[in-house]
Amino acid sequence: MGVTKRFIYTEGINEVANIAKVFAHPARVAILKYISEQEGCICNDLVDEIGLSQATISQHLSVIGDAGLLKGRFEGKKKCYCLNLERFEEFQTLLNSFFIKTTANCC
Amino acid sequence: MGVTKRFIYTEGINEVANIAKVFAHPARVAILKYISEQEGCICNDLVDEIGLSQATISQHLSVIGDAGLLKGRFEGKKKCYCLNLERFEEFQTLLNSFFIKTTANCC
DNA sequence: GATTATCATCGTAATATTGCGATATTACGA
DNA sequence: TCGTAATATCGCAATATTACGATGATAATC
Repeated sequence: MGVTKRFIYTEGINEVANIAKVFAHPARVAILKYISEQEGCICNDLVDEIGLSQATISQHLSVIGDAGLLKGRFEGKKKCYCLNLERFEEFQTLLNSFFIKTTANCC
Repeated sequence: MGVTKRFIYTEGINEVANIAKVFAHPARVAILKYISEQEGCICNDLVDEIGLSQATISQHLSVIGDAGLLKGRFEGKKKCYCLNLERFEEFQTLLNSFFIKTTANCC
């Protein structure tokens, strides 16, 4: 075993889980935080900022990117990463619509 | 390797990651959704509702519980689980305070 | 063209997670 | 007290994730 049985859940549920997974690792949270705090574009200051290897940072960036949370483009040999705010807000909306309208019914 | 290096991040960043991890599996999202939609208390209808074994559901419940997102108490031999709304809202606040005040600066 | 800087990808070792059957544990009712 | 229902925990197999060094690819610089 060890495989998540995605097929037994609705699409909405899987989507929440998938986006949450992006934030489920502190390196990715740190990357997003750092990127969003910067003026202008940021490249691999991330490797210095966070204490991980370039390969590892790049790997995390691709996870974040695959979820649609990044906009990036090359500026010469450097790459510029920015937060995709629309997608980020979409995630917040999704989470909110899943839970915030509910109230605890007991206990 | 393979160990997340939590010690290199701030407490706040680790906290975001830890709570996000709860939502990072569809079974846990489904459990929370189901619990919050129910009138009154819910026990292990979850095993029938979601298609996982009792052992697996119980395991996921303890992950959710460890994060503080559940209130539970026994009613005879059945256990009643409810969403801990305060803790849930705390998570939302945390996420929001991390990101929503930021704007994309480029791209 | 060679060198260097920047970033992505591959391969791999270490560790974590998922899922389940088997086995406790606890509370109830007969 | 015995049997049963509900839940938790243990132990394991399968898979996923994390981290990094090595290697590639690309673009600026010499």
